[in-house]
Amino acid sequence: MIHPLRQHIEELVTLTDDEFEFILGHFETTTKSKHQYILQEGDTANKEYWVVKGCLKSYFCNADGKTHILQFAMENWWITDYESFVKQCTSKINIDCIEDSELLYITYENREKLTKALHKMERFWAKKSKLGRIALQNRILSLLKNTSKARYDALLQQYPLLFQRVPKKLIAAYLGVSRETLSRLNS
Amino acid sequence: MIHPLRQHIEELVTLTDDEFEFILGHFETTTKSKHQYILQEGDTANKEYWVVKGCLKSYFCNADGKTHILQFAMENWWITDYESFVKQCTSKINIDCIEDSELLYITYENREKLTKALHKMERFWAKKSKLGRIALQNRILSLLKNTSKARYDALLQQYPLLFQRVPKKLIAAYLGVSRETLSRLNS
DNA sequence: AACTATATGTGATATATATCACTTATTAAT
DNA sequence: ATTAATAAGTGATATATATCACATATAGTT
Repeated sequence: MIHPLRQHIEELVTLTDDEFEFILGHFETTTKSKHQYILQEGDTANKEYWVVKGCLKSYFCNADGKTHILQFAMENWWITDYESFVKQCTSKINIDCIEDSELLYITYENREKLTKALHKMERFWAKKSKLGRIALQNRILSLLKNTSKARYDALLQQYPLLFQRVPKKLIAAYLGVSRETLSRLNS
Repeated sequence: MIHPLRQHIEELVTLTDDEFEFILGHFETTTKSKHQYILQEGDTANKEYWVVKGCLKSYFCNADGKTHILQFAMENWWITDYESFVKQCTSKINIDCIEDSELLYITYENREKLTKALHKMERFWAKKSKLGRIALQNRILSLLKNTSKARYDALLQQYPLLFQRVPKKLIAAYLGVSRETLSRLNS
C-alpha cells in the first residue's frame, strides 16, 4: 500500500521509491490526545505537522479572551504557525488537538536540509506555498464580500465533514461570528 | 545608480551585475494613466507587474455592485491576480491605476523561463510567496479579531502615505467598512 | 449513579455599522 | 470660466450581529 504522505506529495511532484524513502527519513511520528497543544503562544514553531489521523485547530485570543480560529487541519493537511516557522520568530497563536491525533512532523532544520538536497521538494513546498497563499486570498475575499450566512454555506459545502467533527462554536470562531448568530443562521 | 528593481531583489538574494542584466532582460516597461486597467475580470493574468512609480488597486465587486479592495500597490510593490497568474485561469478581479503609473512587468512565460534558468530567482520568488502568505494570514487575523477602528489605526500607522494618496472611500473598501463609517472613525 | 462540564438553541436587548439623504468642498472636463 | 463629477462630512434611521440570560441535552469524570 502506498504511503499516504507519498500520495499527498505526488499530487504535485512525482517521486521514485528511493526519493520517497529519503523524504520520509526526514520526518518523525507522534501521537497527541484531545486538548493537547503542539504549539503555544510565545514559543517558536520549529516543526511543521502533517495530519495522518485526527483534527487540530490553530487559534488566537483577543484582548477580551475571545477565540478566533485561523485554520482547522484534518487528515492530509499541514499545520504550523507559518509565520513563526518561516521567520523562526515567536508565535502569536496556539495549536491544539480537537481529537486524538496521529501526526507526522518535520523540523525546520530537516526541512531546510531536504529542500537543499532534493530540488523536487523545494518545488513541492514552493507550490504548496503558492496554493496556500491563494486559499488565504480567497478567504479574505470571502470575509470582505460575503455575509455570515454566505460564508457559513460556503464552508458547509466545501467541508461538510467538519460540521460533524467539530463543535459549532469552533465553526463560529472560524467564520468570525458569535456562537448564537451561527445557531440562528440555520433557521 | 543602482536599478530600483535590483535593490528590491537584493533585499532577499544577492546578485552579480550579469545576473541582474539577465533578469532585467525578461522584463518590459509600460506606462498607464489613471483609471486604466491592467487586468479585467474574466481575463487571465499573464503578467506580473512591479510598480516603478504610481499607485494601483486590485478589487472586485459583489452582487450589489459594492467594491472590495484586495490590495493596493505603490512603488516597489508587485501586483497581479495571484490566483489567475499562478493557475493560469480566468480572474475574478480587476486591477487599475489610481494614479498615472510607470510599471515593469514579466510575462508568465518569462517568469517560468527565468525561474528555471536562474535558481536565485526561484528562491527569490519562493521567499516572496512565503512573505505574501504571511501578510495575508495577518490580514485575516486582523479582520477576525480587530474592530474597524483598530484596523483603521493599524493601516494608518503602517502605510501613512496611502492616506495622502488614495481617496478615503478606497481605504474603506479595503478595510471592509462603509465610507460613512470610516469618516466617523476619525471623530 | 451522581456530578460537572460542554454543547446547543432561543428570547430580549444593546451596539455597531450600513444605508439613505443631504451638504459642502475639491478636482476634472468642456 | 462654467459645468460636471468626485470626495468627504454628518444627521436620521434601519439592520445585522453581539451580548446577556436562561433552558435543555449530551458527554465526560469521579
